[in-house]
Amino acid sequence: MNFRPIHPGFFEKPTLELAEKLLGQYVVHEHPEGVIAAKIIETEAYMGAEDRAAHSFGNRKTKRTEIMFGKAGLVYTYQMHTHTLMNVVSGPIGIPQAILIRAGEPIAGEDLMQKFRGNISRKDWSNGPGKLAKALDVTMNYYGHHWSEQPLFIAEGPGISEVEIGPRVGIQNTGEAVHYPYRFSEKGHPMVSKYR
DNA sequence: CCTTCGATGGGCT
DNA sequence: GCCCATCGAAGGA
Repeated sequence: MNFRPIHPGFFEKPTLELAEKLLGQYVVHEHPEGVIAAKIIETEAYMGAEDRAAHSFGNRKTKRTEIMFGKAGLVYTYQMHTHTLMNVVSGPIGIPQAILIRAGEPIAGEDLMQKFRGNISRKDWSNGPGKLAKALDVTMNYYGHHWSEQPLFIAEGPGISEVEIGPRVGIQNTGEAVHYPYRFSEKGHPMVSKYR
């Protein structure tokens, strides 16, 4: 399959709209060993200064979060325990919002995805943010890269049938933010992550 | 199917 | 020294 990076203007949308429109697009990694691609089926929006669950809550700017203040479409990777998580920076420059890519469906390079994920069943290759990054072999080296440029980019995909919207998962000690409807997924897809 | 729990390392105060 | 935007194994039903 032949994938082309989406145009940079795609990322210049209100963050909640972009989070929804990323569903059904492809994440593509032109890896030295071959092309790996997954269809995005789950995202979460982090709304910056007013969102207690966001790393940039209160406009906190550190070496880790500074990329969130940059232009839409930049890659924000960060480490959670032993895992890498992939985000799309969103919103105008100076507004530190981002979208976490939480799950994907294998589309291309499945031999490599299996190699990077080890000896587990296909349905568990990329049904979580850390798993997806590992299946694509995306590392912290891509911090600050842009999602419209090779070798790691978003490509236009087929879209999804129906969207489901609900509260984000895995966050805690964030008060009301726990209930915000900032999680978007393809309704009924078997590889949407199942965390509480 | 479900829930619980330990490993784990970087970021931040 | 504490806090996680996680994962996978283990154990129960």
